[in-house]
Amino acid sequence: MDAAEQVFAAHGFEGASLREIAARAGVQVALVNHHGGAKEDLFWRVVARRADELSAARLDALAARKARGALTLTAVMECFLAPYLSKAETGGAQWFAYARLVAVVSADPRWRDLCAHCFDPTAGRFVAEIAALYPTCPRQTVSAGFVYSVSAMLALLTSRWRISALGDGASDTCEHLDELVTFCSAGIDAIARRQLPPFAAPAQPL
Amino acid sequence: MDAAEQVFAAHGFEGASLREIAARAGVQVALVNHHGGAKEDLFWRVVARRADELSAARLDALAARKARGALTLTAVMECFLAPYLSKAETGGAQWFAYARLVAVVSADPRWRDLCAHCFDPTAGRFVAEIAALYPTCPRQTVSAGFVYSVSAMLALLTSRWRISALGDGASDTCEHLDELVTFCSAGIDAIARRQLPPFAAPAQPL
DNA sequence: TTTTAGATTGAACAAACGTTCAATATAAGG
DNA sequence: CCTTATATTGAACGTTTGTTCAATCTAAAA
Repeated sequence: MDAAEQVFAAHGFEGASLREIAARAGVQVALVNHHGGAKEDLFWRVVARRADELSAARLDALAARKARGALTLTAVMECFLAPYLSKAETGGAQWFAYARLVAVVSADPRWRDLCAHCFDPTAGRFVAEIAALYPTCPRQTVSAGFVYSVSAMLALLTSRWRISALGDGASDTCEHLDELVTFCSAGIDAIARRQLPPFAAPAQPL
Repeated sequence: MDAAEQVFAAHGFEGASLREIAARAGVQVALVNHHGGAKEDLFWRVVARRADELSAARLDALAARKARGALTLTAVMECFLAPYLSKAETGGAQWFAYARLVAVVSADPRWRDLCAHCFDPTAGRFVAEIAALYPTCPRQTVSAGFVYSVSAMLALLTSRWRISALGDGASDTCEHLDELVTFCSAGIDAIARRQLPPFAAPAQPL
């Protein structure tokens, strides 16, 4: 499983071969099929394996924040983004690979069902939480802002080299967390307030 | 070339087969190799083919806006985002496929060099333009905000189904342009102003 | 100790892959 | 018309792919 996680994350589904997975695990090819079933089943299993833990971390963070008082948009976004980024950074090589794998899954429409099964319930929960902060804003707009935010989050794992290339130095994931939260919160807030009649714009803080 | 564009965009590099490309083009497999060279060369060629036109459209839009007066962040972002989204929406099936292909290329670190060759020069130009609007802001921060924005833009082509799934209805790309520009501009502005001493925060409009 | 279920192996399978090559069709240049 | 370069074909090449199967090893249950 760990080996499959690494290889799938590095090469994607089509690019990964059962033989490379087997070699990394130090076993025979047939054993991979015996434990993981068909290649597609194995992929599902690998993705689903840590999905619950990730979702739980996100929902726990949300519950903890909620217990500490009224939520703000920034707080909601941090509850969603922080577990992913911190596990990717400090959770060891396996969680780092899994984080990359999540990016692979999210980008390919082929894994629509897998996404819907593993991640959308929690995502929907967060969207609802944000929508509650902007009662007059269409749900579709909140949803769009959230998808933009998720995409930006994934970019931090797939395109950090590009930030360095366009900027002027290397970068550390953890240092980017606050930055990303700020970026996403400001973006969502802006599109949620957009075109609302001025008198209807809520004056709540971010 | 058109056939390769479609197939690469739909299945990615590894998932695409020369035989499917040949079948879609209505020719023999060997002909694909004869005209496109090795598979990787063909991929490069297909991606590079429209890169110049896309870059030109972006830079033209930027120059036109510049001629009309001082730039704002919103204007710069719109010059970068609008050509991509409008070509994807109204440029026919081939441009739509190419837009998806750009998303494939941008996500996979395997195409780092291809990205650096085809897209980074123009991207760097826009980053510089934004950095000029925030003189006190570290280049690295602007670069990060820009990469987040590009990622959100690509999400509009790869994950629009997800916006619908988390929201409450279908969505049209063109209607999302203003929304995306607002999202990205507000996000970049927020992280650029972040942690600046209050007296140093420039009061320019978005 | 014997039995039994599962883990693991090695070898094989057919299919699909990218690539190559000699042969043929096509169309422009002399 | 003939020549020549290119476009295109059909078939084959050697790999690698995912998958299967009977055989062997391992360890717990009876």
